[in-house]
Amino acid sequence: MTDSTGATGDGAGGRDAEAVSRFVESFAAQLVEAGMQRMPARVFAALLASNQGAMTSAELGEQLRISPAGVSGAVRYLSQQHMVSREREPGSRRERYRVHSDQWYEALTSREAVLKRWGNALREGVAGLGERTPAGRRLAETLAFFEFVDGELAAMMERWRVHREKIFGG
Amino acid sequence: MTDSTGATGDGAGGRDAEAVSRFVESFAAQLVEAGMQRMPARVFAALLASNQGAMTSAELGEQLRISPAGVSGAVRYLSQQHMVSREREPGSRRERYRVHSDQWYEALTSREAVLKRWGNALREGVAGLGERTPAGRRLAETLAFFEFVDGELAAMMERWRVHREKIFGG
DNA sequence: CGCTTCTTTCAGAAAATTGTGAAGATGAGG
DNA sequence: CCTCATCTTCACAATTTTCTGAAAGAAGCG
Repeated sequence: MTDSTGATGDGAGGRDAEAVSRFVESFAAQLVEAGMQRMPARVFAALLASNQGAMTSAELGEQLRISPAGVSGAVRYLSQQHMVSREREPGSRRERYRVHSDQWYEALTSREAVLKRWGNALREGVAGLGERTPAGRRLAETLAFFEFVDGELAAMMERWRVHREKIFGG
Repeated sequence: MTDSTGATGDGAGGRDAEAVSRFVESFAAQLVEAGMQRMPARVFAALLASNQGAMTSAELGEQLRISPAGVSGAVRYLSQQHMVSREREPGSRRERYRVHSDQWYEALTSREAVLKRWGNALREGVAGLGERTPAGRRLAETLAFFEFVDGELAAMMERWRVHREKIFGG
């Protein structure tokens, strides 16, 4: 089935498997340090470093030495976070997991959901403690900061798209 | 010793302890979900919700029901992340931990160290996989994105300072 | 100097998280 | 309608993380 010499061109394929693995593990380690779970981090890094930006479950399992269950869990997490998308190649039940550059930048920056929940907690705090109290004012200012950031991020992403086009050409 | 009726005016003090605790726990929960450790998150939220934006170790321990050791560990982490600063009130060995709004916004956004490490991992990846390969190009684009964001964040914080002054008055 | 008060460090118990094998589900193709 | 390939769910074992009590370390104050 899977041609170990790399006819697929995905994953480590025929390439310098050593270099791929070095990158995957070191980048994943950074993601872990930033709070991401280990397995999703490794899967994500592997996809980033894959030739086509997409790999099947089997390829991921083989390259990272993890069980199908592990791949499944990692991928579920990643797609909930909108960091990867899944595609079915027609005619097979094999699923491919793909990282769209654009998509994952968005996911990273548009912590929209996060900002919203933080905002809610802060709003309730202001209400509960009283707008007039020192603590209430502090929370209100923090809330204002998050709302500000939320607005700015959208604009920043727009600038990024322009910037990116200039460099890489859409 | 510590006047349990709240003469200090810090922490929950004479205020609606119920409301304070509700905010602390719910905001801390959000921070935890975003990847922060539980105890630092609770300590930080408690400081945010305190009257003076500062509390002593004993006050934190009492309000959050955690041991001095727990406070110590949490505070060490928070000050490493530049989210709180420590002050000695002269004449006592009591230490006060304070959250400066400005300071912690900076800490939150200037993920400088993080971005730098991610950048390094990506740069090595590009070198290892080859700039000409599809994977190399993908990593290079990701790297460019981080460098872009890094630059933007500084500008954003500057705009925030202006915006904030307008609303809250320096 | 030594007493007292507060903080930090450390080893270990308790709890949470992680990754696996095995069994179950899902759907293409005969 | 059955089979085969694939993915997912679940219960559990192993690891890791978290928090504590106890003891050691600092620093004011007499």
